[in-house]
Amino acid sequence: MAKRTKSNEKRIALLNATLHLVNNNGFHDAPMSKIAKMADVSPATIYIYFANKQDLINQLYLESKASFSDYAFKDYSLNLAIKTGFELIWRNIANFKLTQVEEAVFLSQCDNITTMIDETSRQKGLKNLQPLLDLWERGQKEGVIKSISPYLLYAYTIYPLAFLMTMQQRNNFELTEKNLTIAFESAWNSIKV
Amino acid sequence: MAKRTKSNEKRIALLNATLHLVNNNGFHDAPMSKIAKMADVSPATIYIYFANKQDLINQLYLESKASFSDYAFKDYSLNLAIKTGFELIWRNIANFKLTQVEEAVFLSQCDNITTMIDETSRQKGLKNLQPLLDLWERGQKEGVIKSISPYLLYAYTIYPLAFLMTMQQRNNFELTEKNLTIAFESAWNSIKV
Amino acid sequence: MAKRTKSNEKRIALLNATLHLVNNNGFHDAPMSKIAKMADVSPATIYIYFANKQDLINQLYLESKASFSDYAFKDYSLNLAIKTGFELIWRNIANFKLTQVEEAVFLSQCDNITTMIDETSRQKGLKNLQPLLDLWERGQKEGVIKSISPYLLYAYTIYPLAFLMTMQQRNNFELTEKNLTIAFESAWNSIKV
Amino acid sequence: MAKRTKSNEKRIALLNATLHLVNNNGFHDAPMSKIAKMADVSPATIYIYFANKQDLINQLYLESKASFSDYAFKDYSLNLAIKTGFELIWRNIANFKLTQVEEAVFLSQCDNITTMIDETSRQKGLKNLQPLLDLWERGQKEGVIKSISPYLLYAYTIYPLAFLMTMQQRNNFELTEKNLTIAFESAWNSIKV
DNA sequence: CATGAATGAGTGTTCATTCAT
DNA sequence: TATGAATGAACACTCATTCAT
Repeated sequence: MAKRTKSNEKRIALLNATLHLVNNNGFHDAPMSKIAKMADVSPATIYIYFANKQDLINQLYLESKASFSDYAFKDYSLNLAIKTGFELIWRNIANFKLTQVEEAVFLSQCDNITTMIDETSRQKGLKNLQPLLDLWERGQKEGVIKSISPYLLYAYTIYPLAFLMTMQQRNNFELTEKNLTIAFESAWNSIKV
Repeated sequence: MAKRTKSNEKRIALLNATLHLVNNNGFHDAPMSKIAKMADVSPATIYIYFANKQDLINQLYLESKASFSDYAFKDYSLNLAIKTGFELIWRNIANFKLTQVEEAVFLSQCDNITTMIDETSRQKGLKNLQPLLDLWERGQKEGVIKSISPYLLYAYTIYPLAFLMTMQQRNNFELTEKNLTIAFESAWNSIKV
Repeated sequence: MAKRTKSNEKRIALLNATLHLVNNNGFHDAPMSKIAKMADVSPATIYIYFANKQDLINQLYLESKASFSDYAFKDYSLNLAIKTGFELIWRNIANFKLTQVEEAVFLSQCDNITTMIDETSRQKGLKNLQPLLDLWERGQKEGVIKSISPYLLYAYTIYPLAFLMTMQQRNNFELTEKNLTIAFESAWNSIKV
Repeated sequence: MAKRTKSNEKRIALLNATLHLVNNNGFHDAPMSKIAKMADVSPATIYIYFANKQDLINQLYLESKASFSDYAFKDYSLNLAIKTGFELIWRNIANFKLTQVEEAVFLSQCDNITTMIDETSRQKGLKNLQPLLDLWERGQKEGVIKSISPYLLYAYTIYPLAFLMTMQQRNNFELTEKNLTIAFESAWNSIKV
């Protein structure tokens, strides 16, 4: 007796189409009409699922962020030693950027362009990293990690991965397993006590 | 045979207007009409100085990059010891991001959005960092810097500054002198042998 | 699933507006905005019915040509004697130019300005005269019409009508029934054996 | 002691550039800037020689018409017999269209497009054919040429040449000496008594 | 719920003409 | 006389969004 209801399939198709178009053509060449065509619906249908274009982008941002943090904290547990737990998360994030390329590229754009995501959504998105912040705080209490601002910790451990992903995207550089190991070592060296 | 001559002032005014609008409204909301109005010229005048919008953006990118590298290598000399020379450049770059905020923000956007700058201009812009690459190579030969890809060196020393600048812009974090010292130490620790 | 359907009325209104404006203001002063206003639609609506301005002109040309040939071969049959058949067609064409003035003027402009209609459409438009070419060929086989290029036959029988129409338009000359009879006699004399 | 005066060379260069561009690109793609560039002068210079674009076109029309009539009545004298004189003029005109192609094409466009030349200039241009009109009148008095409107005489003898020229331009048809002879015969048959 | 037609406001760009030298 | 810079008004066309079904 399934009642007729908003089909989640269409919603997903629209988010995927947006992701793809914004990544490949840029925000300024991802018109609603193309998004609709790619998702195989009418332009008017978009407005059943999203209030407007900004809302569509915002929701895409939040779902990508959620997908990101699911990935980031896979297999993570509070029982792990600080360095072990940090390496697990760090490698999860690296893996996300290597395998979920479209989402990673989109998130990177959103985080670097001021005008793309509105402040409210950005604040919501920030919460996704809480377990990492907690880990860092524990590490600092245990005297394993430098007692410095989490922004500095992020800047020197997680943020560099965005650059490495971009360079890999542009075929300038390959993130081999060996390079990943080097990269993690650099990250750790920059924040360890 | 006399005639009015192309005024460099207008050219500069146009570049500044573009810089300001792209930074504050985003690339997708920086129309030629607004740029013209802000530079106090007619829309048609833009096309005397620039072939089209992309050319305007490209030229702005290249001039900002040039301005950046002027700043980056101020007082630098090949006589300096590796670490000293590197710290000089690193602090110059940090300073650029702290004082030439508009240009720095613009460059950061250009480098993070694939579709903004065309490949040719990007390639030209890359050359501006050559002295730093040379320094790193020397440092590697002298056994002071890890023998790893310059992309990794960049990712862990220079790139984090972009994040810190953005966070400072958003009032999340302040790049005090103390934080700068901590940041440099992290940068150096991540690449020193 | 229901939706508004593309109204043929609007399409026709747009073609008529274009016809009128191109005839009266010239191709160079028939902007899309005026066409839209005259057809009582928004400028954007034009692009639902036509790919671009050239396409609009091309379609108008082809439909006018089709309307022309419908007119030209009204009541014509292969049973008619050569001269009778030819006179029928000739008078049909003259009638078209006298009564369907707007279309006739437009077609005359299209055929005389190289840059107005693209080659593909021109080729398509040419096919509309085939029955006349066939009649001429039969007439030549029967020894009634001179064995000369159809371009010459056209130049001396049909083409002069365009001039006479233009002169009538400019009130220099009146195509009375008497003049029509004289004109046909001249046409026939120039091609008969 | 040549005083600095408007250089006729520049005027001619401008007229030639206009002729060429209007013929090849159409009136709607012959902007003043292109005309200036082709004539190797500044756009502003055009306005020293011509009041505006319409004036430039009008003057070009009148000079081409004058050049046409010089050509048309070369070697013509009132002593010639009607048919001989007519054939001379007719062949002169045919020759003009075969050899002075650019001017002929331009004049043909002007005469067929209502909106190109203003009425005053058109009236002036008409006077150039006076000797032919006189010849026809004499021919009618002598009973050699049908007593019909000169518009009809023109339509069936001179106007067809425009069509033949256009077809030759488009490589559909070749105006060989043989075809010229046939064409003249047709012309004469259509108007002779 | 879903649609394609419809649109007003806006886009980047061009143009005939004028300005200042 | 001659110029290249400068421009307001326009151009063809696009877009996010709404309408009518």
